[in-house]
Amino acid sequence: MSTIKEIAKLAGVGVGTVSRVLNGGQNVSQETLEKVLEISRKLNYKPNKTARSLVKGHYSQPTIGVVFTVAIHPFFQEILKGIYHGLKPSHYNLLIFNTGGDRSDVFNRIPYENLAGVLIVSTKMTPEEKRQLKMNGVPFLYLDYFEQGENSIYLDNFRGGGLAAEYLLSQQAAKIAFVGENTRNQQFEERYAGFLGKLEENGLGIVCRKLIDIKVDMPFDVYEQESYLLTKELLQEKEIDGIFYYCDEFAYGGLTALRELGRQLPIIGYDDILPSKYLELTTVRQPAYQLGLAGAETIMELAADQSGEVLNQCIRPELMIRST
Amino acid sequence: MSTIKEIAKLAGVGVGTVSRVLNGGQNVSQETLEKVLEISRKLNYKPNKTARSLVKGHYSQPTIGVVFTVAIHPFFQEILKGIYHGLKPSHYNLLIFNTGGDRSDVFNRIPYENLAGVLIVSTKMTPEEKRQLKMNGVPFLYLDYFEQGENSIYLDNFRGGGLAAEYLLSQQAAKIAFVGENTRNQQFEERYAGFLGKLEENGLGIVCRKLIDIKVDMPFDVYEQESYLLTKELLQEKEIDGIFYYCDEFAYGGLTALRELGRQLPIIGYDDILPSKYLELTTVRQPAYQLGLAGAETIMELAADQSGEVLNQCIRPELMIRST
DNA sequence: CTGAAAGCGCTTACAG
DNA sequence: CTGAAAGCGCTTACAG
Repeated sequence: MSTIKEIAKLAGVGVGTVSRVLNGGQNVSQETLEKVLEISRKLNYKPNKTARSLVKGHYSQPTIGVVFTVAIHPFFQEILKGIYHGLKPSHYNLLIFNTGGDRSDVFNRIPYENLAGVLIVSTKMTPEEKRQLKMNGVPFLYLDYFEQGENSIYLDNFRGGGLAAEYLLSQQAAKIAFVGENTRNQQFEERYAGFLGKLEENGLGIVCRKLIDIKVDMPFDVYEQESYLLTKELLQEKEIDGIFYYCDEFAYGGLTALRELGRQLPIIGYDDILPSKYLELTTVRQPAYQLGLAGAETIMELAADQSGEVLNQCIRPELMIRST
Repeated sequence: MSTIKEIAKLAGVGVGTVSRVLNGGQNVSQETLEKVLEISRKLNYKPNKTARSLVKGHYSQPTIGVVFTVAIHPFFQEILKGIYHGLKPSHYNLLIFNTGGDRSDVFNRIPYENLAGVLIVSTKMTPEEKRQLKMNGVPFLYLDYFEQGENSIYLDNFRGGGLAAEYLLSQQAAKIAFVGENTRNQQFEERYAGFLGKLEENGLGIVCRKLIDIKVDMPFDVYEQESYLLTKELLQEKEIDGIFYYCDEFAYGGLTALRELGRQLPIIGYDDILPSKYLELTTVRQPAYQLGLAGAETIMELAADQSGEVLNQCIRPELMIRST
């Protein structure tokens, strides 16, 4: 990065003059103006906004960062809305990061973004990532993820899986299938364990299990389509009288398959994103908005006072019985 | 705002010592540590991150701000997703503002946030707001709003309204109603004019018009419910054979009313937000994602080179014929 | 029109 | 353990 000083030296003028040129060129001769402009262009000069705001006294508001791992899904949008509303009454700014494929790209710069705090959504940080934040005094809080010894607000996925099982059982289902994804994260493990556990309590198990390959940033529709195909496969292969879909969009595909096959059996999704209400899908509601809201409030506390006590909060999902 | 210097003076120590205390307290006697800490607490000292990053050389990435006026609606979320993806390949950060009720609150601080550029979504800026940005050299771009002489990417609402009319006409509707909102913004005026214009071309007009009171940050469901009630009213008052809803959520309420009344007539919404596909709602699709994407790319250009040429782009809506 | 200087608020060797 | 000083990159009176 070139500075005003280098330009000044090359142009043979003082830094004050360079500054004047760069700020509109008042009180500068045409000749020096052109010379300075040319050199700064040649050096590809970019003014340092940090230095500028220090002298101007134009400080930006303190900022809370939010890190998501995948492109914006309705579930995350709902969390974001909650965070947004939680932060709104305060003076905090909201900065959004999305790791997408390459997470180091994001995590490497976060410690240097001068954040007052950061919310990490649905993903585990590596020890190195945590160390970086701690070293720079940036408090963080997990959302939708639990880790021993760290601040977190998480959803009770075990319980959620249990609720799904209870619902299917209440509908007299006994030959139950599961349509999920092939990623092994905390949310999946817990939800699956809770579901299976409840079935086993009742002397049952999962008759058939289909997993969808998840790729980062795949559009919504693709999963729905995949699930549609798997559901058809499922129903052709086995005798099934109830299906638990790992998330609502999978259930949407299932709904289409069921309709096409003229089959009627209880199914349940997970999340309760916007379309589910309209499709009358029975599902396990994750209070995403509430999660975001609580997250915003908690990270503000952490930003204000790093007393060091670890904060944990568990939010329980809720069964939404509709007509599937 | 108190500074390290004041603390130093009050504590009777040098600024370097204060700095050491505030950064973990290495190499400081217990006594001075406590003294400094107490004073800084008393003054409610907050370190100036700008100064800190200047000396540390920890600069945050350049940032693009986005200003929305209302709490996050699916339409805006889709725009945001587009902006997000457009910015992703670059190094730009994304900062979100929502004016909510009090816009001056947001606009007053935006010029001082050291933004590389700002996207203003669906609202007109006052001359003073524009002046503030221009004075601080912050380029801006309207999204979903057109203003002569300013950079903007806008949606062709006139054309969209026309498409809605054409659809209803194609369904042989002749006694047409309109359910809208009682705000008078550019989007409304254009859309309405386009709709009415097309009807008049065919020797028709609007038989009945109902407007819903919009309040900032009202939840989604409320509008749906309002529209449900108005639709019932409408159908009881007049003979109607086609309805244009100003936006999809109004149409959802209409759909419910129609179903309850056992009526079958062509209706069309506007936006094509996520649930519309599932409800099989015919609607005018606003390419929100595309708008956001183009917005991100354009604001980056503006941030890189303020040549001064005004950029304008018009995005056309698209008729999505489904089963209503 | 121009340069030297002071200063924004902080950190960090350095000498004591 | 501590203070004085230099410096981060810029802006802005001030004197010429």
